[in-house]
Amino acid sequence: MTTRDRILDAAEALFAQEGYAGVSVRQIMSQAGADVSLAYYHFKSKRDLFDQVMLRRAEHLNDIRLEALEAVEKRHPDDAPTVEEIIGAFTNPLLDLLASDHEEWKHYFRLVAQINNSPEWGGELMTRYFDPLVRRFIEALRKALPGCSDEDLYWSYHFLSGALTLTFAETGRIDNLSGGACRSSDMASIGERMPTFLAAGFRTLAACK
Amino acid sequence: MTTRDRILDAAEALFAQEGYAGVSVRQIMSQAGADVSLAYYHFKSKRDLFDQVMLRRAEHLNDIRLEALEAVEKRHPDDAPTVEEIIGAFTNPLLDLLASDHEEWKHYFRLVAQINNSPEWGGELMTRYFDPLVRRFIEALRKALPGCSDEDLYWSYHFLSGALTLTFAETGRIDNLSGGACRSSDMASIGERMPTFLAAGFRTLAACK
DNA sequence: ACTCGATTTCAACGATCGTTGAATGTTAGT
DNA sequence: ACTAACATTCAACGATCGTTGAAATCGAGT
Repeated sequence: MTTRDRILDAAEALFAQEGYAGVSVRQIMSQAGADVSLAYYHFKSKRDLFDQVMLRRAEHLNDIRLEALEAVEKRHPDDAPTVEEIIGAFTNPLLDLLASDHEEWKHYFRLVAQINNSPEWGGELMTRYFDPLVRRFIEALRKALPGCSDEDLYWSYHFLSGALTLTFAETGRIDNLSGGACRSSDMASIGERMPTFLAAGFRTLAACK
Repeated sequence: MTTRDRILDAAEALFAQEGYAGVSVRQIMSQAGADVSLAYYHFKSKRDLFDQVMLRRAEHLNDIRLEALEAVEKRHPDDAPTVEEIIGAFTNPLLDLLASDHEEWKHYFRLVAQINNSPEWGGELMTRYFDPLVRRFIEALRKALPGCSDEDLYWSYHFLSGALTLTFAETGRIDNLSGGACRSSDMASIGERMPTFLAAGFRTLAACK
């Protein structure tokens, strides 16, 4: 693995754990096993390093989510897919990435959760990295929910986004709250419940005139 | 207003914007208009200052949410309140606090959103400050959803928590995504949609055996 | 063997970090 | 007027921050 990738991995893991400002370039380079100044040979600045961390996986994630959506649509040549199927195409790729226990993607999802909820970066960064794909999904949902208003669609997606990012952040909160009955890392439980829960919200809001 | 409160206000606003590590004690004291060392006269450390910021409003928030829940239950002396009513008792107090345009509560909700999604603090701090009240709400929801399993209840609340904190973080993301059709600060739109959306999720998951 | 560009090491810069101790000012009770 | 507790100011500590320039090392092509 190239040095640049080792730096990106270390930065990803540390940013995910402590946030952008909570991590120093020296910590990152120490974990990457390289000299401090190499960070500035491979990247323009700490902020540029952060941007590259975000960008690296965003493209792949957008690709496989789009594939999943197109596969679902191909199974419905005449009618529209169900809301559950569309939401499943949005969430299942995340479950698949975590099921093949790649620790790296876990770090990335934790990072995205913090970005999404940050007033400083949430608005701009999520828009930059994910909005083209999100708009594609919203168009698919619009077809599955004829007559649903724009406002209801966007707000429903917003609720979905909050539930999704918190769930994949795996903060351990549900473990504490439930006294161990539920586990943050239990992807099977999430996959069974999240699309069902969210699709019901979409449908009920769309039907509510 | 006492100096201690001015420090807490400044810390709250800055922590909410840039996160704990992104703000220095000097910045806080500069915004509070007081000397740096006064932070260490009124608080033990930066971390203690942060804890006091969190604690200050948590108690009041828990109080008014409990009041709202008890008021709803009092209106149903025989049967159980509906899921929508219970969730409304959880979310409406936030809307009320923001409607009386107290900028301070906006900062606080932004801060809570970041904490909730932080793997470092989300698990422990949310548990410490909010779980007694949350458990009270979950018991109310259990009565309104007879036969619902513990797992479904906890996961449903977890999805609610993610949607709620992101929505009240007002990051401006939905403004960008919707091209201005929806506004983060539009509390009326949120109040109309959030309890409906989330209650539908709870019900559908509970009915799904 | 020599060269040239890509990569890595080493040492350091000024700035800012969280925190502290000692001195000073303020206020209320005697 | 004296005191004692509270509140604030000033100056500074060692540590760490993001960043940089120059020198050393490496590897492929001639």
